[in-house]
Amino acid sequence: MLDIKFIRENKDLIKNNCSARHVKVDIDKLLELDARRRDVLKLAETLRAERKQISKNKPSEQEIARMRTVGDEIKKHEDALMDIEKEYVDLMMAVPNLTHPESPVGGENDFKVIYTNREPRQHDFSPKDHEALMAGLDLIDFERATKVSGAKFYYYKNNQVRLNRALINYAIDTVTAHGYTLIETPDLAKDSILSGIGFNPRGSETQIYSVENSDLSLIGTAEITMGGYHAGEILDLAGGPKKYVALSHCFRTEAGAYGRESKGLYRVHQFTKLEMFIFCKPSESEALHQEILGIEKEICDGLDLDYRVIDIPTGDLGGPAYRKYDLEGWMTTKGRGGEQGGYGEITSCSNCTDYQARRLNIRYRKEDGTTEYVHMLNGTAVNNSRWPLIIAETYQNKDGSIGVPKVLQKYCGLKKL
RNA sequence: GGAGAGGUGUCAGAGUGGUCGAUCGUGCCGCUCUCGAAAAGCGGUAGGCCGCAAGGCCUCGUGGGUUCGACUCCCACCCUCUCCGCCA
Repeated sequence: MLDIKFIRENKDLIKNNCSARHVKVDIDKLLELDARRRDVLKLAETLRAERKQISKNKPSEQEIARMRTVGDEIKKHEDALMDIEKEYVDLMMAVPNLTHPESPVGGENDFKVIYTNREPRQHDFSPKDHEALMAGLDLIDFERATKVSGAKFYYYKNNQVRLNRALINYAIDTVTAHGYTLIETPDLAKDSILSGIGFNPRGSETQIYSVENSDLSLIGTAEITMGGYHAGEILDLAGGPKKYVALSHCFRTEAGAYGRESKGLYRVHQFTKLEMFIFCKPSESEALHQEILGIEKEICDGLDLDYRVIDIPTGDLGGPAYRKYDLEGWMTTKGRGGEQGGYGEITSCSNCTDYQARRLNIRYRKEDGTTEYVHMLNGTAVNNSRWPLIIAETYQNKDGSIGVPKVLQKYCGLKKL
C-alpha cells in the first residue's frame, strides 16, 4: 500500500507507474473516493465533537433529546463511510509499489542480465535431466507421491535426503555468518497477514491453499510469516537492521502452470525453503538489497554453479516489489528442442520498501522520537526443490552418478550420489 | 475439550456510567546539583486520522449492542494464565 497523500499529489506519476507495471487500477476512482471519504469524515467528526462537548457534563432534558437525533445522524454518516471505505481500501490495496528508476521497463522477457559468473560448463557427454538422474539412483519417487498426494508432489529417498539437509545446513552457516538471526516459522498463517504481505489468499487466481472453516492458509513462502513477525510493532533499529534467515515449508497451488517448464522438481506444490528477511530504515534498504544479492551469489559460488543475475522488468515485479533480482542457474531441464540447457530461476530477492510495512503497520522509532515505516526486503537462500535439481544436473557424471559439491561433502559425508 | 482468573501506555498496576487518553510507580529523554558518576530534585514523555493552521476526531484485546454519554453495563469472538482431561 502507498501513502494516499503521495497518490493525491502525484496522480500522473502513479498512473504511469501502474501501466509500466501492467497493473490496472482506476486511480481517478480512488481519488474520488478519497475526497468523499474525507468529506463524510469531517461531517461525522464535527457532530461527534458537539455531542462529546454537551455530554461531558450532565445535559438538560432538552439537550438529551437533541443529542438523540445527533446520534442517529452520526450513525448515518458512519454507515456511509463504511461503504466508501470498503471500496477505497480495495483500490488502495490494488495500487502497486513505486518502481526503482533503473528497473528495465517492459514485460516478462525484457529483463536485463547484470551479471554472469561464467560461460555454462558443457558436459562431454549427452546430459540427462534431474528426473532421469534421480530416478536412476533411486533418489526420488514421483509416482507414489502422485498416488498419495497428487501430481507435483514427490518423495525424496536415500542419500538425496542427506544431501538436501546438507544444502540447508550449508546455507544456514553461510547466511548466519553475516549476522542474520536463524528462525523456523509456522507453515500456516492468518489471511490478514497474507494480504498484508501482498498475497490474496482467497481470490479467484490465488496460488495459496486455504484451510476450510478457518482464517488460515498454508504459506507460499516464509516471507509471509516473517513479514507478519513484527506486524503492528514499533521497532528499535538504533542497533542496526533486523536481519533474519527463516526456514519453512512452502505450498503453492501452481494453478495453470503445466508444460515443459514444470517438469520434475522445477515447479512443485510443496518444498522447503531458507529465506532471508530484513526490516530496516529507508536509507539502508538499497544497500541491504545488494547485500542479500551478494549472499545469494556467495552461496552459489560456494557450490560452484553456473549462474547469472537478472534485473526484473517493471511488468513482472508484482505488487509489493520496488526492485527485484533473480538469480538463474544453468539447468539441463531448461533445454528446449535439441538445446542442452537454459537458465532457470533459483533465487529471487526483492526490496519492497515501505509497501508491506504500511499494510502491516510496522514502524521504527527515529532519533527525534517520531515514527516512520520500515523498509522490508526478502530473498531466497536455498530451497530443496530447484537446488537439488540444479546440483544433480550440474554435477552429473557420464555413468549416471551425481557428484556432491565439495562444500557439501563435510555436511553429509558423501562424495557422490 | 471442561472449570476458574484475566487482557489498560516500555513495564508494573489503579480506575465499575459523566472534564479519563486515562492516578501512582517504573523505564526513557532533558535540566539542576557534581570534577564525573550514583543518589536526589525539577520538567517532559502513546499511536493513528482530518486540517495550511488553530484545533478536532479515533484507539483501554477485537467486533457488535445499550445510553445524551462506555475503560466502566450487555452479547459474541480472540488471546494469556492456573487446574483437570486428552494427545504426537
